[in-house]
Amino acid sequence: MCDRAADLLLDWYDRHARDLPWRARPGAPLPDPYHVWLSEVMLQQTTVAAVIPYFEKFTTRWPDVAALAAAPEDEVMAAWAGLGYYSRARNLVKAAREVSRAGGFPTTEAELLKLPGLGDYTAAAVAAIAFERRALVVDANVERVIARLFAIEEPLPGGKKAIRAALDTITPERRAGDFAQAMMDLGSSLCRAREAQCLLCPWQAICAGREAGDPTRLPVKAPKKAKPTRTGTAFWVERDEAVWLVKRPGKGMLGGMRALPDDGWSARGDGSGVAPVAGAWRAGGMVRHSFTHFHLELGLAVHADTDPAPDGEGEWWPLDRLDDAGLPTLFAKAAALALAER
DNA sequence: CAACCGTGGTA
DNA sequence: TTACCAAGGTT
Repeated sequence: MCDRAADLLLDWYDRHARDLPWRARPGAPLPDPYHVWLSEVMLQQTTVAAVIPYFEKFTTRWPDVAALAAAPEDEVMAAWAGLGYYSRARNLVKAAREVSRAGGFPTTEAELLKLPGLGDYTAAAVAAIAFERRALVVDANVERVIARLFAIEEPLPGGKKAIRAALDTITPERRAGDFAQAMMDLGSSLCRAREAQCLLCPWQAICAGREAGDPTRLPVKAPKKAKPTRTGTAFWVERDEAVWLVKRPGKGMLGGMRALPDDGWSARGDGSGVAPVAGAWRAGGMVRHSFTHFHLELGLAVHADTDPAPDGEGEWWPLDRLDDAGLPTLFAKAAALALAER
């Protein structure tokens, strides 16, 4: 099927490509590698709709990789707050500094793969989209589209090897970036997880999954484990129109992010309930929040007028600037609850 | 290699 | 309401 499949897809892409902020305009030269890299990292396990405002914020504030390399890590972390998977933000700064020091982005997949935060997918995507290198760009969209096009029955993640091999047979030498993005556009617009609009698909005549009937059955996936529910407590410690915020350890859950003090809850176990400072605490309600691998019921304990500051590192953060603290969503929810009941 | 790591939209 | 899902990477 070689070139036939690529031709059909690229013709479709010429008519239906999405207009996204990090894409070059049609007919324009290649997109800015900085924009391609930044968008691809933001898009890891994250929807286009969620990424767009962050991409605009980042490129306005840090217009090129040198500007991002010069930014304090704390400011980048705070700007990333709400987008999730915070190790991406830490690696983003590291990679920006390496690239800036080297005088620009590497242009091959193998060199890109050495940068922190770039795995198989992202290195291939940047090589293809920013530098027109032929690469096997395999994300969840591509896995789904290829599993259906070739009717690959082997369940994921075991079937990844077969998917790469099948993709290799239809990946052209030309238009590497367009081909990669066309695959992802097809997956996100027509060949979707729960629904496939086969009548609009450029591959309707050559798709083995459609031929076999019920293409949405593919790809087959291994069953997922149940999520445990954990409980914990966060502490709202307030004094003089300011709240006590801590910085979480660099690794682990919400690593490196500003946060309310808590009682040590984690994916592994419940919190101790022990407050960071003695005094008269009152219950301030509860926040339910789901992470990738567990649910959390986070009780909020409120201390309205603390005299000594709690033990350990932290800072009094003015309530009127709380939006700038860069709190992850869990703690932003807890803070909103505390402020609403004040 | 399987566990770990966020969040918001959707059915 | 719950579970699944999304342009995955690191350990």
